[in-house]
Amino acid sequence: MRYWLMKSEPGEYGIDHLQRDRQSAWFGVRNYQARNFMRDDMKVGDLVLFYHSSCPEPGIAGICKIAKAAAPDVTQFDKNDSHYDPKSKPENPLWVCVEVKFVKKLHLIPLAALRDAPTLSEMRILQRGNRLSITPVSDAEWEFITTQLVT
DNA sequence: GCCAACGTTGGC
DNA sequence: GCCAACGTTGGC
Repeated sequence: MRYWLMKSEPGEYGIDHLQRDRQSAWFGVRNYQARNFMRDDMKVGDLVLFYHSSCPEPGIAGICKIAKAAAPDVTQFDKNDSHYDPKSKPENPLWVCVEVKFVKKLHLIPLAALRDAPTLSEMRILQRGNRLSITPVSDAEWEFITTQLVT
């Protein structure tokens, strides 16, 4: 079992939406590295830190788990969807998405709190210029965050 | 709104 | 294959 961090803008789809829906497809990833993590490495049951980005209070807002393995992302074929990709053909889909299931909401762990923890200094999300929306989280990072930073 | 950093595109 | 130009991300 592996651990992950997935970013979403709460104005678009935040932890409250997932709590309401219980389970949701992770639509809209259009980055090859992030896609490959979903397609090649994510397994049902993997646990995920749900991160809020591009918002007044960026940080870890909750925990979810992978509920369904990667499958073609239907939004890539929908001309009316903002994630439409004319390069992708139904017979050879370019983009996939997993489904995630709500586990719990956390008191927000602010980005600043992550930065303050020496244990997390190597964490991908904290590296300069990192923009990847899906990143692996090490066992040690997960352990520290879920035992030391939750309140 | 600014801007640093990164990914993608496309001409050569 | 190189690399400049462009678009996007995301914290501040």
